[in-house]
Amino acid sequence: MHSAQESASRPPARKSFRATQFEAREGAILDVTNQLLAVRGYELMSMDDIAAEVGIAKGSLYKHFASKDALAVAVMLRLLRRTSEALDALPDALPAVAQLRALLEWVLRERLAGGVPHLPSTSAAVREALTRSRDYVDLLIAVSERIGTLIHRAQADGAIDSHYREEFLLYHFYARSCDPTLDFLRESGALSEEDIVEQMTSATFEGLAP
Amino acid sequence: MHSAQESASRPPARKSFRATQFEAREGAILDVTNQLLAVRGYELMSMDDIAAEVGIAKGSLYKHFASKDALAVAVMLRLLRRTSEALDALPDALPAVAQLRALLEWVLRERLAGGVPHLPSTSAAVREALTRSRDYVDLLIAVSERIGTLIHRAQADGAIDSHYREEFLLYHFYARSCDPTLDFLRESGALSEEDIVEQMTSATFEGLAP
DNA sequence: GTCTATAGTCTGATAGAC
DNA sequence: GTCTATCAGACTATAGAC
Repeated sequence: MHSAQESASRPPARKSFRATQFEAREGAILDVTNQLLAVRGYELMSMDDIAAEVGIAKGSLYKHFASKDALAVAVMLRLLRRTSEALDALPDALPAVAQLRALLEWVLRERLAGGVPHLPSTSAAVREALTRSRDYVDLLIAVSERIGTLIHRAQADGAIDSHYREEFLLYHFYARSCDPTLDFLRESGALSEEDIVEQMTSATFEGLAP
Repeated sequence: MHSAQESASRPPARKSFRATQFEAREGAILDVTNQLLAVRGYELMSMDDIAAEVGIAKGSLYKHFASKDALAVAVMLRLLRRTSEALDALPDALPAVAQLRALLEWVLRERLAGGVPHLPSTSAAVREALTRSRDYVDLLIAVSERIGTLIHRAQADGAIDSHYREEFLLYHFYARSCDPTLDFLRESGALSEEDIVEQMTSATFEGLAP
């Protein structure tokens, strides 16, 4: 389907007004879907809801995305692209473990700002659609390799205990970025957003023991 | 097949054969629902599937449970009851932190044996049904209080860092018991079940740092 | 608007507990 | 032999993808 990516920069008005509108609408659709996906989950999010929330006709939705699956994949792909960019932006000078910590903090802040967690929280349908998306799988592999490298370096540095298996650490790291503790704490209102991020990253890297 | 509740001992045949059959069937329904819930999630699990898998007519399903909601709640309630019993079975002599660790290990092993995670993984519908269930909410509060007490004691003992807020620790503990890392690792096959439990609990209590 | 999926209901037939 | 629970499955109603 049509590009979901960089609606960003606008060089000397190369695009028609129509095309700009089209892209802006696509961005709005992705934003709304992201929000609904985060709040209600895939199965309980209807295409009618999305159209209504964006303020467009349902038919227009299908001009942008061929199916509900494709729309969900586009949202998850956008998130993964942003994550990959955040990974690019990490200062190389930082020790590997500090880079991992910074990445986790970035992801948690994204979620606090209303983003979906990386994993299709629960939906078998979305998971399946993602694994069928070439773009998604390729980028996921690339990102995983880079995180794997950081993990490896952190272990070599002695900053992560080497009794942990690499497979475990990678999955653990993904799971931390999707941890529902964040949602519970946000809903309970007991901690500030800063405290949520601090306690969650601290528990991940230092554990609960003093 | 493991009996759900106590189909076990048969004192002087107090129950009619019919009643016994009825209870056995109810256990089978709960087992099947538990499994489908774990594998496909609430929205993608249909009542027809359940009936077919149990090997009974759909109408009979409704003799046992008034609705799909009620069935899901029954499964989650049974799990919570078992968890409460596991909590009862913890040796009082053990330090609080060791009891928490043992409970987490118990929950993870239950999941490895095919159980649903405690949180209605993703479904807003199930979560809502649970909060409407008096039995569930009451037991959840009771269990949470007991876990809260253990956490408090562990902090007093100096076994859990006291800079962590109690709200955080309780939610964190629940989230660990539902952690998707377990599913990833089981699917990948890279670690044995024992190793999965060990690495996950170790990461929770000692963290990643050596 | 069309079409499929599925929750939930109802019925007549039948097996098997009592 | 009676009676009742269960069966198969048709059926209704509704939601939601497209």
